[in-house]
Amino acid sequence: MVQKKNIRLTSQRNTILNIFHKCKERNYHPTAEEVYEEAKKHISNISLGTIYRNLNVLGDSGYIKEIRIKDRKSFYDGNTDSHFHLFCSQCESLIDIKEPVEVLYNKKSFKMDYKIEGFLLSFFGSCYKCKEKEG
Amino acid sequence: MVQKKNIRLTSQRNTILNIFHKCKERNYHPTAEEVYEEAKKHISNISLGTIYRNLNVLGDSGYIKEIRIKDRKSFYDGNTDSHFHLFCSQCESLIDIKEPVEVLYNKKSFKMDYKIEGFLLSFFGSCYKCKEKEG
DNA sequence: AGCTTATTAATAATAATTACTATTATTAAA
DNA sequence: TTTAATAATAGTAATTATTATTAATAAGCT
Repeated sequence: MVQKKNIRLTSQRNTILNIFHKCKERNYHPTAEEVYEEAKKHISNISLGTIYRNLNVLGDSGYIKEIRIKDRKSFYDGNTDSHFHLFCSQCESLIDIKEPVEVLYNKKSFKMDYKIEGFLLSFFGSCYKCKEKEG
Repeated sequence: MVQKKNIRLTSQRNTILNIFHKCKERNYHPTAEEVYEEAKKHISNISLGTIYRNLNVLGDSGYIKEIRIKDRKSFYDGNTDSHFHLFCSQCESLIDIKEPVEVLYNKKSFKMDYKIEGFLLSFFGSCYKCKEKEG
């Protein structure tokens, strides 16, 4: 029998969760490095490896979402509700899009504060081959 | 005056374009490494750096699109028309989604061959702050 | 053909992320 | 409340995808 690893509530993990709680309020999407810098204010000798490990753990548990857009580094989002993002090509920040998906249909209503140049929609799940296999 | 750099048609560049032509027909989204392996069949001593440089050049020119989903490596897509992708969490491949965007509204019509577990919609452009600045 | 310069192969460097390891801390059980 | 088991951590080394460097080569004018 596969024993499920139980997840312990450590001060490091708690600190990271609190950071995401604040970021969620502000619709901010920090990078791993930014989470690290913020966490150091509370636990001065916290390790960057701890940040990464927990970002993955929290991601797997559904607490946060990883968003990979450009360049090499990921953003992380404490808001796991379905919503959209705009990656600004000038300041290279990631902001939330509040408008509903109808904007994709009606271009007029999509003429908003932002300037949209393109988009990328990706689904996650299983392809037909793998869905077949698992039955 | 800024002199626009003219893009030369080299055998390397031609080879890469041909690879993407084939991949586009098959709706396949190669990684840089895969483009490299395929290109080596035609130019045995082609350099991986050449692949990366040209993936960027071709991306900037609008010939291909970079798709960054999971892990660290990017997929590249020779089909630059607006369309969607499914990243299979089991075989870790990227496949095209043919269904139109209505699927986002009507969950019933979205019960297809795939098993969808989540999605990520990202726009590219300028945020309100940067749009203000540029006037 | 000759000139200019973009492009290349080869390789080194960079940067984000992961792996490793000895030590510490948390949880569950006695 | 000790104890035992093991998950998590700090510190550090290793990995991996991608980019930068550079001397040599080759496109594409004129």
